[in-house]
Amino acid sequence: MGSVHNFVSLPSRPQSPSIPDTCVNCTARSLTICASLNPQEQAEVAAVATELVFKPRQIIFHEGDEAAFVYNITSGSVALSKSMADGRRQITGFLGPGDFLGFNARASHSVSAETLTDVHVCRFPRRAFHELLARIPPLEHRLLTVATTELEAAQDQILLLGRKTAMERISTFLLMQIERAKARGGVANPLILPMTRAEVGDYLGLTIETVSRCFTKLRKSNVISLLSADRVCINAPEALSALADASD
Amino acid sequence: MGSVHNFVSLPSRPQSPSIPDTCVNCTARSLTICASLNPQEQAEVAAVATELVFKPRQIIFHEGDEAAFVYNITSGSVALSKSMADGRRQITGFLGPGDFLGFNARASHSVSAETLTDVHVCRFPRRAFHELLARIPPLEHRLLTVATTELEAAQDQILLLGRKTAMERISTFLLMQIERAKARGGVANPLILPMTRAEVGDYLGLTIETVSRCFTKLRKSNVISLLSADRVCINAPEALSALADASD
DNA sequence: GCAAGCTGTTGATCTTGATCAATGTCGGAA
DNA sequence: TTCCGACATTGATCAAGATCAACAGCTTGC
Repeated sequence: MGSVHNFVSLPSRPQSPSIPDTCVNCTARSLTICASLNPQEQAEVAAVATELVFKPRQIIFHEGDEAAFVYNITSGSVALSKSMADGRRQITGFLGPGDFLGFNARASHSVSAETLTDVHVCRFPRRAFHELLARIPPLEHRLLTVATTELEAAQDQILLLGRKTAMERISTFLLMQIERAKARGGVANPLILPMTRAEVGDYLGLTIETVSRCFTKLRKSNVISLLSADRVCINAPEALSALADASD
Repeated sequence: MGSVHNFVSLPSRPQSPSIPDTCVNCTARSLTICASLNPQEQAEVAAVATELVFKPRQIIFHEGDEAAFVYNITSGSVALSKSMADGRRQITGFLGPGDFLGFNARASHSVSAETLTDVHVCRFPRRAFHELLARIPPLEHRLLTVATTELEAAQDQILLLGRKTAMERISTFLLMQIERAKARGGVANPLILPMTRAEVGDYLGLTIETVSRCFTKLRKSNVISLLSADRVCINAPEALSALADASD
């Protein structure tokens, strides 16, 4: 993956190792934990990182697996899920570039992580990562902000699953995907959905059929158009907001 | 609330202020963030804290309010909730002694907090608390662990709301309450529920009637007995586990 | 080209839990 | 004590969404 050093380290400053090419070229750099670190700290983090590539529909780790690594997504989409003994599945979140993955309080993963697309990640050994956290306060600070933000998103999802109707869930979901695309600087219209109907259903606590029927209803009322199953034109975002319930 | 100093500070060590009586006598001390701090740090934290007392059914803060303070519960129970415009409500969690409250990434509260019982809290101005976080790494570390643990609990709740049946939800809930009572060193049998059926319903995404019917069914099958509406004897915890689905 | 296999859509029917409606129970106040 | 009001329970009915079933539209491989 290219040379590790792209300039000569000064022997008198061994505490300033260089930042690898893969980091310098990292397209997600401004989104990841690296954004909150100075060059010295970035180098320390990079020193324990391994870059990995996954194909679509690959398992990064399983629920219950020993949490030996933590990951940072640099490109692509990942679904987190929990399953029950009889096969019922709940997707707890869709992640993308910059998102953190596999950081647990316990020693085992509480969810499974599966790729939806081609995915690039930075992988850190858990032990080494925790040492970095202890040594680099801005890293811990950033992670606390990330965890708190995710907790707020989880509370929104809990409201959605506990109290919203199927149409409200689908509308909320589409709005969420639009916001996400915008936040990443991507195209929000047409919206590209990297997940299948089954995955949308498993995320929203609905069946494939109900998801499909809601899409059809939105299409027939001209709120959206479907260029294909995974390419959605948003014709009336304000109608979506109303359907999602503009309560909070 | 009593004298602030219970011994004479040494003028030569102004960096070691004393710990107030209210902290020394705090019954939740081993459960709170204080447990991870040394005396010097505890004193720093105590210096910006205010002790507050609430009666049952009082609002500590509302969803959307400016997040001017963060709180740590020292005794009693609190419900966190989100509401929709038409009044539908979802309780996102029940908190107790040692739990943290109102710590947000954003400037406004993402949930409302209402007391279920008499409640004592330590309140910290948000600004001062963030300064403490920056100055005391173990505090930030502890908070990261707390946030990560809560995130895992939220994922369990998301699975429950998205995929479990009413009976599975109630069984899971009872098991959860048993674990919580045990973790706090309290009595797990009979289990004391500080919340009403309506609140259980709003937590589990069910109606009052469905909650009541499930309790009745569990009682008629001798899995539980009801000493009163809020005092539950657990006769067959293993049956509860089976009903909750022993998947994960 | 054509069959096989996905994924998605649509329709018919069924079931779980919501809704509507009494009724029961308990605790506090007069 | 009795009354009142809040909370809980129980029953009857309803409807949203699940389930079961068929089929359409594509891609893929032969």
